Parts: sequence; C-alpha cells; structure tokens
Amino acid sequence: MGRTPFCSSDGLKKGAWTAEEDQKLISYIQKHGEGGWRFLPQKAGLQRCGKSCRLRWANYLRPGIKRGDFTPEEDKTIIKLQAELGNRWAAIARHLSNRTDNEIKNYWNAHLKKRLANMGADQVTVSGASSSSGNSDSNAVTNTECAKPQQSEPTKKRSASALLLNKLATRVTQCVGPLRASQTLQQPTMPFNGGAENSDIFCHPLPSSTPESTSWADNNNISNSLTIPECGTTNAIDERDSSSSAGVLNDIVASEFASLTCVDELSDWGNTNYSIEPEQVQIDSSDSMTVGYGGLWDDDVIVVDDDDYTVGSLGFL
DNA sequence: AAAGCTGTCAACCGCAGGCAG
DNA sequence: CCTGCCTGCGGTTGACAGCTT
Repeated sequence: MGRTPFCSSDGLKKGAWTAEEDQKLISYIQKHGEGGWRFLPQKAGLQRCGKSCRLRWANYLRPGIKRGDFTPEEDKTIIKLQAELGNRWAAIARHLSNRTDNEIKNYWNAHLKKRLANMGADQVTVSGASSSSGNSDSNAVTNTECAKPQQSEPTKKRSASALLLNKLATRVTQCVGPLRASQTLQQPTMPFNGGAENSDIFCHPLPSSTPESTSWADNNNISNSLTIPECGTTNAIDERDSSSSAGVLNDIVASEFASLTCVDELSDWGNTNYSIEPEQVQIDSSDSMTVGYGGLWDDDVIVVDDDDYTVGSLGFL
C-alpha cells in the first residue's frame, strides 16, 4: 500500500505566491497556529500543497525573519559553520538569528562559495619563480616556498574551512621571510588612481631590519608623501591615491601579499597552494592588518612588530 | 534599443527521520 | 517491530531582473 502523497498535484497551484494567498496563509496561522500542514491549505482556502504552505511560511512569511544583506559577522559565522558542519543549512541557520536555511543556502551558493573559489586555494602546482634565491634566506620555512601568482584556474573547488583560513595565515607568515630576503617584488595588477598604466611595474623593498621604531609605518617612512624605491618601469607613485597613509600602506602591503603563492606540502589535503589577492589584505592600523579569505575579512590578524610578522588567529584552533 | 547572458533567489522536489498507532 | 503520516532538510530548478554586447 503506497503512501498518500503529501502533495497531490491535482488542481494545486504552483509557482510564485500572490499577496492574497499570503494573507490567507498568515490569517489562518495567526488563528490556528503552525502545523497540520497537510490539511492547512484546504482549511485556509488555498489551492496549494501543504508543503508549499509550510515553505512559504517558514522562509518568507514567518514573523521576525531577517532579510537583506548579510553582515560581515554573519559571513564569518556562515563560513565557519559551513566548515564545521558542511551543508547543514538548517543547523547553520540556528546560529544566525532569524535567517532562514534557504536564504543562507542561497547566499552561500551565490556569493560565498564563489568568493572562496576565486581564491584558488587548491591549485595543484606551483613554481618558485619569484624568488628562488630569496628562499635561501634564513627565515625561509623548509616546507614552504613562495612564488608569483599562477594564472591557472583551480582544478577543483572545495569549501573553505576555518582551518584552511588559519593555515593560510600561517603560510603568509612563513612566506614573509623568503620574500623579504628577495627585496624585490613585482607589482601585480593593482588599481591605481591617476591613470597609471596597468602594465607599469614598480618594485620596492619589503620592510628591512628595524632598530627601535614603534611601527612598520614608521620604519618605512609611510606617509602621505611616501617614496618607494622603484626599479624597472617606473610608476608614478605620486599619482596613487595617497589621501591617507593607511591607504598607501594598504596598497603596498596588498601588493606584496598579492605576490605570494605558497605551497603547503603538509596540508591535510596534500600539496595545497594558497594565494592572496590585494583586496584580501587590509590595514587595520599602523602595525596590523587583516587577511581576508575569499574576499572576506576574517579574524586572522597579522601584526607587524618591528620587522617581524606574527599571526594572531582569533577564534580558531 | 534589443537580444543574449548572467546572477539571484523563491519555490519545488525527493528523501529521510521521527513519531504514533 | 511494522506501517503510514508528517515534517524537515538539502539539492535543484526556473522566473526574473540587471548587465553586457
């Protein structure tokens, strides 16, 4: 004996709900409460499947549902929980006040997953092109090498995890040594104001040894009139948006880290490649910055203390 | 201006688990 | 324990709006 289908398609309406249908559903539930979905449509005078009514109520009509843009905090929560729980949207939704599982699922698929995928966090191969000589620096980490960003697309996509983010930040720290030793970085595609040509390249040294300065900005004469040693094709630094020292500093640091691609041979997923794009690095203050994962700011704060970088990973591990 | 393309998101579908009889 | 019902969940679809060419 077969089960009675929850939704018999006979004469039932599908598709977008009208305002009139919404009102009927709201009125009925206000009077009789939720539940009894199978017979609710008939009682409420709706030509809808009970399942459709429940979904409409749960995802759209239920009082208190929060709609609209997701906040950065919500982004972080979703990413972390997705890493921990997988695609258990209902469970994730319970951690976000008044967001529906459907909305979170849609937001993940439409926004977060793409941003994370754009990181190319798991490219398979990496060349040590940029600074093989630099890798001999004493700061180099044996299981990590740094290279210019590769152009190849990620061979597969994988959901990001908090652990991955933490590892990313760790690798950034490890990469700083060899890069700094190289003292020469190519400027990737950084947007400049003032009409600078994209093809222009400038190079500048990374923070060198810093005796007793109080901040990286001080150490490197970061100011509105910042002068950056140039090499190769010159770029009009003065044309950059230097309305604030933080902005200039942000550009510099972003350009440096945009040049990083790191291989993590000890990754749980095998040889794993991390790269960081300029827009994922943000200066928080004169001596700290945040590395975002997948275009999102997260809790991994890289603090510049004299000439050393350390990573404070907040909330993970 | 129009056609085609892309992204977004509400809604649908099928499955699985919990529960009552 | 078995069966059937109800509900919840996650994957997928399709309409539509906005963007690009």
